[in-house]
Amino acid sequence: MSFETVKSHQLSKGALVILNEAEALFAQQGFKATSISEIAKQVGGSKANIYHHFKSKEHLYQEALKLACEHVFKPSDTILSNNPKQRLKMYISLHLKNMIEQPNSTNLIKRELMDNNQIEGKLLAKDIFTNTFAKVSSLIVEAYGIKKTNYNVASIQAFMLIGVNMLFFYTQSVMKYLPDVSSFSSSPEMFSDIMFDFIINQNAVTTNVPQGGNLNV
Amino acid sequence: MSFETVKSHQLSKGALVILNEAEALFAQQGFKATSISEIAKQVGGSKANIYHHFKSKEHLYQEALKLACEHVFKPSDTILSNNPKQRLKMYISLHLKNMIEQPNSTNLIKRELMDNNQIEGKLLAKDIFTNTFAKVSSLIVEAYGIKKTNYNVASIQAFMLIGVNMLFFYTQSVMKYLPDVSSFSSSPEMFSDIMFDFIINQNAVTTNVPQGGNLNV
DNA sequence: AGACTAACCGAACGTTCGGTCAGCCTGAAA
DNA sequence: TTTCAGGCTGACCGAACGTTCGGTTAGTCT
Repeated sequence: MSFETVKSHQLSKGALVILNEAEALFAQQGFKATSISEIAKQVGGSKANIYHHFKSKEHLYQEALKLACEHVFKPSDTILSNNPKQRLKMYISLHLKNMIEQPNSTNLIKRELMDNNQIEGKLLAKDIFTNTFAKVSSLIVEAYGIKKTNYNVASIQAFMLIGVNMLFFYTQSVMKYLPDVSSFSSSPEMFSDIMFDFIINQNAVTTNVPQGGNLNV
Repeated sequence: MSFETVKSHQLSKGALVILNEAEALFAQQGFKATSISEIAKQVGGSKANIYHHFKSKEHLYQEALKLACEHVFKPSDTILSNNPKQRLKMYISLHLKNMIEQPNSTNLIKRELMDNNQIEGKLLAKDIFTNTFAKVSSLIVEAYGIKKTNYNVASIQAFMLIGVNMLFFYTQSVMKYLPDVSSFSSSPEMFSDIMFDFIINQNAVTTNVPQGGNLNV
């Protein structure tokens, strides 16, 4: 099952309000640290009403996670350009843009990806990560050739492209204290562009990357 | 105040045991999600005794954070080589090595850096991050020249070097599912070396990838 | 031997947790 | 006009939370 198959069966208006507030609070504080009372207060309703719409705290959390996945990953799948190189660049840009515009959703997924404890929506998050990785990898190969010897390079580049986007998002709050890099913290497009050239275009010049065998341990 | 000034005033043996278990649990679960009872059980002692050694949960957390900082960052400051390029490479390698060998400490600092909520030991974590960044930046400039036009590049490179190390650590658990990159998850030295060449030597025609023991301290 | 103390414990404190329950309100179907 | 399902609520529960208290050791100084 991929994240595209995730469907939230129709929800009432009240339930959606609860879900959105829950997503935000879970994202900011984590599962255990967020209480139902807190969510209820944020919504402006009662605890009991939350249990009217969702059968448990864990169920509410799972639904919030699904919502987050839709928020972050749906937009990236609507790319128009026919030029493969442009398509790759747009995908990466859009990926970062989505993260920034949906910070709560992104943070919630981050917790699933990086935390050790959490509940097992973890599989969903892993699924998302590997899907995104596969997509970027294939876009790179499509755009810059499919030479067998270069495939590993494409994978490394894919990892770095996605990783750098994540890194930007996750260190945004601290980046502004770093000289020469601080200016990026407020202009993700520029950051994305520079990193893209850094990672993708270097390959045109050098040929130094590991060939095949070294990588398989 | 920099992280080097952090001193844990002498602690009794019992207090140290508590502190280590607390560090592990706070790192794995976060502040709010970790209970004093849980720590006490892990230690094999009583809740009350924890309060004998530490005046509050928050105080215990602060002390655990200090300990984590010492674990992760002290070793990196003992680098011998006189060759600037080697010194840079060793610093980065050691940085990753420390993270991996002290996962609890690293995770605790990660939470301070990336989470939005937490208590205000946050300043300490920011301090650490900017310090490390400054050190790497200056090492790059020292090793690869101080051309004015190149300074921004050095900063970007520093950000990426540190960032990629963090990325490796934080995505280790999920990396093993990614084709062509999966082999890295069990060999951080190789990952570190390849990324280093990728980021630093990008404009040179470098020759090769790691042979073996580059990590020697 | 007696005074003092750090280390430790069980029990209890007030509060908040996730979750339940009986019932009120409202609007549309009958 | 009555019926009735669904959105919603306050009151409530046992359990777990952080913290405090009174009291017991074991050891050290005088």
